Amino acid sequence: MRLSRKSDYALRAVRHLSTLPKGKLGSINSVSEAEEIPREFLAKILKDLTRSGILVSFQGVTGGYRLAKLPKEVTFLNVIEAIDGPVHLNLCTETANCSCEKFDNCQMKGFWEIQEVSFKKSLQREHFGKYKKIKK
Amino acid sequence: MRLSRKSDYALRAVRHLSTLPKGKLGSINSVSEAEEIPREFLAKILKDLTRSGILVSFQGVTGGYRLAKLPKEVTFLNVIEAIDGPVHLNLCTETANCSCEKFDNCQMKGFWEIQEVSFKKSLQREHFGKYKKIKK
DNA sequence: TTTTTTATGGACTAACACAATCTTTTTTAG
DNA sequence: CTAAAAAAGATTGTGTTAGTCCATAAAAAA
Repeated sequence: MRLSRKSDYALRAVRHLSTLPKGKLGSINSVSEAEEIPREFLAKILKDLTRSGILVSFQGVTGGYRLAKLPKEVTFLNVIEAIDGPVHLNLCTETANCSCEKFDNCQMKGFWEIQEVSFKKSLQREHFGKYKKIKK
Repeated sequence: MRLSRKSDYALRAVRHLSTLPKGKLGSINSVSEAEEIPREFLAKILKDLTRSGILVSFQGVTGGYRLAKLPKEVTFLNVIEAIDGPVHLNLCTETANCSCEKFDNCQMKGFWEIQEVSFKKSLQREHFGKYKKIKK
């Protein structure tokens, strides 16, 4: 029932990038040190975020990463689902052939569906526009 | 980010017991068959629920389990925390020494705390008084 | 052109949690 | 005494998590 460490790192990395001055890139090394995230693990995370279109990467000596959109256009849900896949609070909201389907009237599935929608809405409302930019 | 199967089984087992006629006990075998939960696994779950005071057990030939309280007094949160321990949506709401503490002003911790309180409230509101009793 | 600094890609692994299973013991009604 | 039930605990299989390692590619700088 807990967010993966990988997604938590991803959120922290994106927040970090969102506070950099416009146009400035963050490298794996700089983000890793600033946010205390294991370097190689972070490399994987940033690659995933790039593949899913949340970040843009630049190779070479002056390379690094920046957000692909405005900070306020990137949400927690975007980042979490890019890393861990679709958010589901229970197996029964995730698979067609769950135990709920076998019984005529599983009265618990509805509860989980409502919670899930509500939680995902909160994650979708939370974006990276609110973090203060680093000056210079 | 998903409820454990063990907790899901526990909720289903408690719901099953909550629908039995007053005074009637449910055995591991009967609940296991009715809810399609692996017998030995269920045995462990019902034992845990008994230890935490949600169920009452009776040994011997006519033994079995029943709720320790009225169905409406047992909540989803009670059952889930009895099985999986305290509900936390993120490591940083769970441990004192999380990454959030190291930085002056971790602006993400607050978000997770609010979500967690809200989710736990929903789990606490959901109880077993709403399921129809089996006649006879 | 060579070196240096960066990302990319993929294989690999250690540890842990999850989902059971197996076996033995205890209880108690008939 | 026997049968049917719970209690208790050891063990196991499997998958996920949380990384690590290493080789390759790109691109700017020297």
